[in-house]
Amino acid sequence: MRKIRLNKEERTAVLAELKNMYPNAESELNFRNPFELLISTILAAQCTDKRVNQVTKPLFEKYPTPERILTLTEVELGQWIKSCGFYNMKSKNILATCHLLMEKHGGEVPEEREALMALPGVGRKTANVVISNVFGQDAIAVDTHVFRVSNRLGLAHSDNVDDTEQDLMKSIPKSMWSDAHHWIILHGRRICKARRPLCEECPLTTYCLHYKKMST
DNA sequence: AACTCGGGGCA
DNA sequence: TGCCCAGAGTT
Repeated sequence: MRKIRLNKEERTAVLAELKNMYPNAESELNFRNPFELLISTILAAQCTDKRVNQVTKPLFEKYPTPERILTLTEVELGQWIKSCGFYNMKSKNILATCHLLMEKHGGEVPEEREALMALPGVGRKTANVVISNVFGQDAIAVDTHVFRVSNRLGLAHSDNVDDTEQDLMKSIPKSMWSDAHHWIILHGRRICKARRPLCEECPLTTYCLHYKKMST
């Protein structure tokens, strides 16, 4: 049976410190509505969010809705999103998703996990991002940052994404799920990086299993 | 479980 | 040059 390494008080302290470190996490989310978040998150597969933001900003200026996106051909949309990588596949998926939104969901982004995952290019992680960030439902999106950071810090204790999500839902108060997700992602981007984490800048090393391993 | 899609940033 | 990035779909 898995056991989360940090006790409740330690977890509370870690979350408080993360909140202190990333007070503007909410405003750093570069989207204005569920549709923009959905498309941005599809684009984010194996691509940094910085580049996604660079691409989506001008794209949504001209094509802010599914019906507007659908005026583009697959090749045209592919050129818009080229720098995000996998652009042939993503262009096809986004157009198919927009088509489904228009046909089955009245041009809106559905709130149900099943309906979201039925959209081309939307898997479990993307669906969780939309559910937790836009609709405030019960989900924590475990992407590569969340997986790595939460297990290093001891908010989770697992070697796979599914169990990590379960751990996080147990170890973080529900009211903080959405915020904690953003804090952890920002921490993973800026400090707790995969390859060369900036542990000397991190105030959480006393809790961190990775730091303990590195320093012994 | 392994493989494919992929351009761009960074060391 | 080589490694890596808010993954998903297919076999």
